[in-house]
Amino acid sequence: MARQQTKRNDLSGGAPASGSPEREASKTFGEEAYRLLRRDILSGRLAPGHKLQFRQLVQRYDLGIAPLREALSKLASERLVSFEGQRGFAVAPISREELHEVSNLWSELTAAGLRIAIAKGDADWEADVIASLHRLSRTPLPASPEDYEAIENWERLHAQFHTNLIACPGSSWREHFCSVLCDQFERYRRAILMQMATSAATARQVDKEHKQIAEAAVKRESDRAVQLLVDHFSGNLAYLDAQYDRLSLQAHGAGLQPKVRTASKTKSKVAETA
Amino acid sequence: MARQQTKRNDLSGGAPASGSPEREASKTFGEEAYRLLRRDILSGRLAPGHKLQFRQLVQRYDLGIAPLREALSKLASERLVSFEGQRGFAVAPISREELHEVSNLWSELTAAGLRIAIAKGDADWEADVIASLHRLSRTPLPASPEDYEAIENWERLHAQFHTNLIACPGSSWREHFCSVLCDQFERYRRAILMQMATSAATARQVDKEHKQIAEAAVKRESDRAVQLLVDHFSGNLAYLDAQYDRLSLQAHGAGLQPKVRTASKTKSKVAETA
DNA sequence: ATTTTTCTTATGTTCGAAATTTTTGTACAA
DNA sequence: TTGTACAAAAATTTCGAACATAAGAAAAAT
Repeated sequence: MARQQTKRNDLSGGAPASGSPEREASKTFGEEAYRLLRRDILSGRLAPGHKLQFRQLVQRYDLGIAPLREALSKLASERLVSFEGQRGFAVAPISREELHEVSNLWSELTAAGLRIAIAKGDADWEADVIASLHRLSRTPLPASPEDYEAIENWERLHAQFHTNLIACPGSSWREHFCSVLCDQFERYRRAILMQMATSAATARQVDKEHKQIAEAAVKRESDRAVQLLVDHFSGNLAYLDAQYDRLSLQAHGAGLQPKVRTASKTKSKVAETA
Repeated sequence: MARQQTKRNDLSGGAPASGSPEREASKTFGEEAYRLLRRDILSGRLAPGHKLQFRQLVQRYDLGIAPLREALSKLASERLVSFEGQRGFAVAPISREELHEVSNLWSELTAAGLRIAIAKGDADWEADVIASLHRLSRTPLPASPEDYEAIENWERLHAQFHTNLIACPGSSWREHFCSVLCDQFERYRRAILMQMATSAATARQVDKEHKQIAEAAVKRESDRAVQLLVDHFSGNLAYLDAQYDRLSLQAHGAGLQPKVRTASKTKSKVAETA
């Protein structure tokens, strides 16, 4: 059954790391469920299209229906899971079209945000950009696509860098939307890179591009920084798009059993007269 | 207490209006709760900052905690309500800064979307733009700020017009974000107009501006259409900003009175400390 | 043989209560 | 008067069961 409510501790899942302010523990099971489900969707442990049934989720995560439902509802609002009333949740499907749309819109929003941040950012903004760039550069993307933990650490730093780039007062909505799109893009990136040889994954020199963007930004060279940023996005997109076909849409082994091998032979015509 | 689960009908709240495909009834209580809460927040029936406690919500809407919680969770993702773990929900506060941010970002996203739609839109897009403009123009903004139903009808058509303007394949994320911002802006607009004399509310000739935008759009005059659109947004913003101070942040009278007139006065003892 | 109907099973939804946390109120001490 | 400790009250969160719907299978009918 579900984890008893009695012990509300040990939810963090990792060492609190005394010095760093990161990794706050979840306050509620709902937040914990959100964290775990999001992690498993972004990593591909839960494959696109996979039906998310409460019975299985309760077993998998040792949580009750209520917190799981809350987490799924939140993930649905970020379009990481799809939802249809009375018919439940599923991991959101992926498509080449959406990959393009997400990348392009994220690029558009980030580019405009960067221009604003360069115009209005203060010394703290500069410091945050440089600091997060440094942390990111010191954390190479792990070669093994199986090393989930290391990848997730890199992704966290990567997202933080992009956030800091555009962070400035009065941009909370833009930051919010960019954060959602960043998550979306992460799922595509990881799904595609997972299918590739380890060396190929580091072929593009994203580190160098990040560095150039950050330097142009703190030097207040708006046009150059934005141009580098847009090129960064389009380069990423072209690279992933070229590899998109390799995606095997089968469910990963670690995940739940793929029950979808039934050939749907029925087209129910409902003559419903309320 | 809460409405019994037995009868799953009569949720629509309005006549299905045989000819029109609008107004689908809610399939679940969760959707119903979302519809009602959203309506009451956008209209100001629930004032910004108001604490949303389950006990009161259950009484007010005659729904159980589970569907209410689901609705609040969704509204929180759209930032119409704020949420803090273990401390509950509240109607999101408003601020002049956010009004500007919402308006400007909505303008930015819509402008770029309009340019794309003009470049890629087909005859159906044109037809939808013209049709929704027509419907909107035939529905004048009601003079009385108390006529919630008429206002909500106008708002629906207004949102549909803005949606159709940028609707094109491959824009679902943009449409989604614009829809969220449109809701946000609606709340500000209604909160401010509510404080004004009836005549002043129609001072700006938004109808005319909508018409000009739509005409330029279907004539494929990108630059002109986008310029008109941006001016439309900045005009609206300036107008509302000038009136922002009139906002009385006190809770509206309609506040938390139980609108359900069921005679069950078993415990009418409601601690009205607000 | 195909469609429709009916029944059974599986799954999502919602309720009422229990468990946990936060807030409030009060007594006591510095 | 201010601050702290602690008990009581209120609110949120979560569970387990009951309810309602959807999906699937079997039976009946055209």
